[in-house]
Amino acid sequence: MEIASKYNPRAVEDKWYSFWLEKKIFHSEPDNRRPYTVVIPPPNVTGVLHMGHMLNNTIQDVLVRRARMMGKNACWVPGTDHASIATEAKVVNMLKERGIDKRDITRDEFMKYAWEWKEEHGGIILKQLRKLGASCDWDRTAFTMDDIRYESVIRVFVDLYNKGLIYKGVRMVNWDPKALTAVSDEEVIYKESHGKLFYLKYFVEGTDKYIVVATTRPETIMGDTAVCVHPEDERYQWLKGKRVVVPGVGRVVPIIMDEYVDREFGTGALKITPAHDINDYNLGMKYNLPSIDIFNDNGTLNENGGKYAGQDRFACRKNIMKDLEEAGLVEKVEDYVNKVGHSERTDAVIEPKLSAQWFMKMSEIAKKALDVVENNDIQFHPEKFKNTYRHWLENIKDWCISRQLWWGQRIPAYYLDVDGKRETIVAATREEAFDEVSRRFPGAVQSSDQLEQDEDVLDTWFSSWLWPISLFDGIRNPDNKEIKYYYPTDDLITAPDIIFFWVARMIMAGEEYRQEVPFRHVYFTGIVRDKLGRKMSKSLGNSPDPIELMEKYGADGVRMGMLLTAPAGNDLPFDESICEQGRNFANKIWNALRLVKGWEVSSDLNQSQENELSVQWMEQRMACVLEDIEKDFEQYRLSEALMNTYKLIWDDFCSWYLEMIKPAYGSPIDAETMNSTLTIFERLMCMLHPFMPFVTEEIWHLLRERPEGASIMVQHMPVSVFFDQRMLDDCAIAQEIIAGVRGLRNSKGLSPKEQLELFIVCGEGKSLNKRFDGIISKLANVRQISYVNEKVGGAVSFMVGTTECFVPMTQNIDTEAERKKLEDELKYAEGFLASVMKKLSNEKFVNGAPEKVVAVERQKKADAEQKIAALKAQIANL
RNA sequence: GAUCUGUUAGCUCAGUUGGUUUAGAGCGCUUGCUUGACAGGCAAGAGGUCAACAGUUCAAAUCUGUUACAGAUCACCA
Repeated sequence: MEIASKYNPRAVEDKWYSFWLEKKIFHSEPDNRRPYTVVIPPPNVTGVLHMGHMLNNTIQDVLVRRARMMGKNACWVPGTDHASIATEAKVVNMLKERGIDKRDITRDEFMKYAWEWKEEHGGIILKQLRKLGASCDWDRTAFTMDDIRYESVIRVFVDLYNKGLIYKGVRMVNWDPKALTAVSDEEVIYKESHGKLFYLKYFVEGTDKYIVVATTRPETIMGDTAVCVHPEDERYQWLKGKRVVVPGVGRVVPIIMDEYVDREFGTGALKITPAHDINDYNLGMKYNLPSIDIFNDNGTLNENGGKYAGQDRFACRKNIMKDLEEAGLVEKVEDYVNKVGHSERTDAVIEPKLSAQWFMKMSEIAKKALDVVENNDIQFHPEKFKNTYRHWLENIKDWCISRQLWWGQRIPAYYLDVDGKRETIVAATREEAFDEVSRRFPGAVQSSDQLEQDEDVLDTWFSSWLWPISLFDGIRNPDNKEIKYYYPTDDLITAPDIIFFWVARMIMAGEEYRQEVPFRHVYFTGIVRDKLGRKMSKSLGNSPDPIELMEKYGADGVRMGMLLTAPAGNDLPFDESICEQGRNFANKIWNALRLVKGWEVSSDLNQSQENELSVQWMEQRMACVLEDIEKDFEQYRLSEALMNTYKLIWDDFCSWYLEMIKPAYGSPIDAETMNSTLTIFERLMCMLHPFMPFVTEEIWHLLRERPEGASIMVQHMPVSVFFDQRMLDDCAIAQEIIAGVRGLRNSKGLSPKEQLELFIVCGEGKSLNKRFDGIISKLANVRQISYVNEKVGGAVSFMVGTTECFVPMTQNIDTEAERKKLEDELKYAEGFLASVMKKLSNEKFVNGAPEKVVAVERQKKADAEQKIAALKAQIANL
């Protein structure tokens, strides 16, 4: 059989992915097997694949494929998120390019454009995931705004409203002046910003005395309705009961005194703008101050801004300072660094704004969500994220769930005026709302059309928090077969930055609607960074294109590269070169296949003892490593599991096993060894398959004839069995002897082809297991192994443990170099003995430590002494 | 500012309830190999007073405390 010397992933990967799709191997239906369920963290519907997705989805695929091979009914549900703010912004931009202003079109028209946009640009990312090999059940692909999910959200809203957990109220919220919507506390990112601290003079009414107030936002003085100082601040006692003039504005406002003020900061005097700062708002409520809103929704000043009306808030800041400066109302300006809230989505500076919004009460539901994590019903990997989680839940505030957007689930609240009073009806549909109106206010409206629906939509996270339930239609049909079978899901794989947005809220929804956790384990991935440790981002241009990477290194190569360096919760410093290791590994396996398939098989040949032993040893090694790998998976240590698999295949299988059984050039191999080798190879491919699905499927098919439609994907994952540690230990000694001989060749410049002789000193009463001798001869290219009682002259030596080995040299031996080497070894051994003796001569140790430990130390001492004696004798011999 | 988590070889990380040769892996590095599967390879090497200091213990990378540095989360300081 002719097989190319290099593995070519491209053709292979497309071929097998189509095959898997065609055979519907990813599809899952409830049956009597145990389910294993994962729901994808839905990416933005119009997003494109980036390295974070690659990492996240590779991990999910590894877990899902493994579960499937372990005999579970694996179901990985894909889908996308409508991402209201981001998508709406994209649609608005698209319209703008076409010369259409959102304000000029109706809501229905806008939605039509938005759906078109979604159909055209949506779901690219899901296509890209197929390149990666993601074994999602594509038949189940969902969208947070499709009918089932939309209706689920609406029902939940109505239900929570009826339970009194959702309310509408006027509150100070975080306003995004670019997206023109309120956002939740979690969507505000505080960034350090270098600004100025302005010291402004507020003259006491009718006098030439003034008080200096420090502010970072002079443009808000138009909204000032008081100045506040600390009641015990001696500097300002004279101001008690006085009134001051807001500089440049002329408004006269009272001095109030409250302990809220920090006397150390600035001048110890604070201007109060109740409409534009949460703290000022609170003080305003406390002292019954008027609240003057000076901003339009887009961050420009409104008519209350006087001459600055219409200006942008930052332009106004400059202009107003210029004017105040000219009027002599500025005492000084200092550089100042503070944290300014930015919108997570648009990066606009957030404006605190008083407005009517919908909120969800969090305190009770938060407690339940905390409990299930605290008592480990849900386990976090790594566990440290429990702290973050706890802290957030213990300090949680009500969730602002309304958004002033169109793209999203429209809030099912309907308004009508009854006897001059505004009434609110919350119902799943307009018809239901009408029914309720007819019941409560007979004759108030004649038809459902007359009801006015709330203009706002719900926060995107108000739909994704239901994801593990709504995917199986568990909100609308809570007793359906699917939700009962697949829920709760098993593992959630996500990035830690959405622990509050998503993870915590899904746990809440699970408690509220299933009385059960939504998943058992949460695996937090790290952040993919570039070599310099920077976060990958579009604007920095430091993010490689995943599709190009996969074309260059193969999906398997990229998968392996990412997994190897990414233990749970650790950031991944990504460098393209780590994919090379994955690509090289695929190639290595490929060449092992070439070797094995290149052998001529003879059915007449009996299996040699060496081959039989080699097969047995390899089987023991696999059993031993399998045990480690199973432990790794139990603890979600995926990179360790992969590394263990990698070493098993590369070192144990390729470097040792295949060399042990490799027939001499031109000679055939016996059928039994060949058969065992193929079986071992197959099992190794099964073990590797979850990590590298494509190359393993390809090789699995090339190893043996397979029935039509067969796939490695549904083979049984090998499981650990009892193994013979003694055999592994014996072989390890043989391997050391082989390495010793190879080392000698290396240092003496001897060709591997030159046959040598090996003498092993088998001292008094020492029994050495000789079963690996044949293998030693073969791999070390040793003509003959002799066991002797005495040292051998005219030979160089090395030690394996306490055993001395000699290799006679025909050419002259460099005595000085030999002596140096032995003396170094001796020095080390003596140093070692000294450290052992230090312990053993300590009476407290001998008496205090457990017997077992003391016995080990005694053994160490005996071994070291023996070694020292042997080395001394060798040196003397030279 | 508060809380949490780290600090082990050039890089990325293991190191299980303190005790199995004075610490391990992968990559990288060095030195040999135009070896009949593979140079995307083979073989052999070098490389660490486990951040610092103090303490507990017969015994500390491992437990305690202090310090330094890094990261994460949170916070109303105008």
